[in-house]
Amino acid sequence: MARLPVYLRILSEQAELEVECISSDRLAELCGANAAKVRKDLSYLGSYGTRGVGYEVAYLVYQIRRELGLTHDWPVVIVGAGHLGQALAGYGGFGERGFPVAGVVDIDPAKVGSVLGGVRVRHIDELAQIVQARRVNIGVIATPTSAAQEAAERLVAVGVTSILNFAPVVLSVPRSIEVRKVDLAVELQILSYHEQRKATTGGLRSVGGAAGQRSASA
Amino acid sequence: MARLPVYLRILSEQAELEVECISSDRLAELCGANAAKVRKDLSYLGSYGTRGVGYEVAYLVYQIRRELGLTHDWPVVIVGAGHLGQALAGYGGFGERGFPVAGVVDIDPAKVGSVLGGVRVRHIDELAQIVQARRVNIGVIATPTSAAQEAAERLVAVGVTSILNFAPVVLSVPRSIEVRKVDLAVELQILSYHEQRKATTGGLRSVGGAAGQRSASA
DNA sequence: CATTGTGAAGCGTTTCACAGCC
DNA sequence: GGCTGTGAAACGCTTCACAATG
Repeated sequence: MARLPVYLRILSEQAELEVECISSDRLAELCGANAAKVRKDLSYLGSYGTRGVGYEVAYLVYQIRRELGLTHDWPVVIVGAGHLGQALAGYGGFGERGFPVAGVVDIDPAKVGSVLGGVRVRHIDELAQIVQARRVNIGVIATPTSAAQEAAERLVAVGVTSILNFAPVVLSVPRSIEVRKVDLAVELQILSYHEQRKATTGGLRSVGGAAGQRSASA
Repeated sequence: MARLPVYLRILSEQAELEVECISSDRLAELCGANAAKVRKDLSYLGSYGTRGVGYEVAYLVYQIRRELGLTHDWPVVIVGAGHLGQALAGYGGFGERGFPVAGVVDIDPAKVGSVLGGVRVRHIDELAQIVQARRVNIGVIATPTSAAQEAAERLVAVGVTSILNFAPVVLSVPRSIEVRKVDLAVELQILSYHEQRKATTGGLRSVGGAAGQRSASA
């Protein structure tokens, strides 16, 4: 059900455009997918569309948010105040979408105290305090590869149960911890694979409309 | 075959540790997967392991790099010099892994000229020149959502054929263009989904070893 | 005899097709 | 008439199991 977030975003956009009702066909088009798939996904929510009409946007948004647990904010803590950590903290897109940055921590005393994206960097020893005070469940690892495992262990130790990992390593954590990994270099390598194929297989380029956008999630 | 990059990273690490030979079992363990899957994947490369022994690390690295088109660098151009663009440009992990940043462009004249991560920000009108001069095939979109479609069109217009998109929109581009999307909020929403399930289904927490790390790619 | 390479079974996901409903 | 909801078919990926082999 990794597609629910995508539906949610599109439906939210439609809601702002004051679209009240949407068909599976239209929704599929907007997210570059297939109508049948959309209907299957939504029916899995025990959803309520009206035959011959479509789905009520507002109600769907509500249902999906509920299913995704987005009825309240989920504060996150970012470990690592390097370039990536700074960017994530300053990104803004997190807070808007229900994931306010409760804190940024780093192990390097030289980085502590600087302010980025409105958040002051604190020492990693304050991690436990931040997590407890703000009831943080989600940690983001934006450290260098070599520090990622230790960061994960510290997060787990203070009670974080979900981790978004930007370091290119497989973390070793208890099974109860949910880990998702984003490896930017892997994404580029997949693109390079396709570039290389274009170069070697030569010819038969297809040119067409939109639709079909590979993305994350498994 | 989105797992090849992962194998590559692990094999490269092993090579640095001067491991000359590795079994599918060990490799599977290191990337949190299953031995049979690893063998299937590698056999698809027309691979050469030795029965009873394992795979020669150096040779595998060579083969995978070849398959992924990593025999030479792929310079990339970043569109958007906001927080995310800055972070990506300064990240360093790109260049090291064969994707040097050929340029960063922005539409805002105020941002042009500033230097980040050793790269000077240039105006988007210089995009064509950068792409031609450095033979760039891959573009990275790090603009706000509202500007992403235009960025994509400009990239396509100047000859870029692969796009890594960080903006949460489905881009409309010719089918010949390979697009991959990374949506950070989606990743967090998937984590929140699991958090919410932990909260509601209550109980039966399993605690165990490592293994099993959801990641990107489809 | 440890480990690869692979046919075949298993399983989850996608797509089709159409009955059911508004 | 148009669109949803859903069984059933098709597909692809994962896992099993074992013969082949250095």
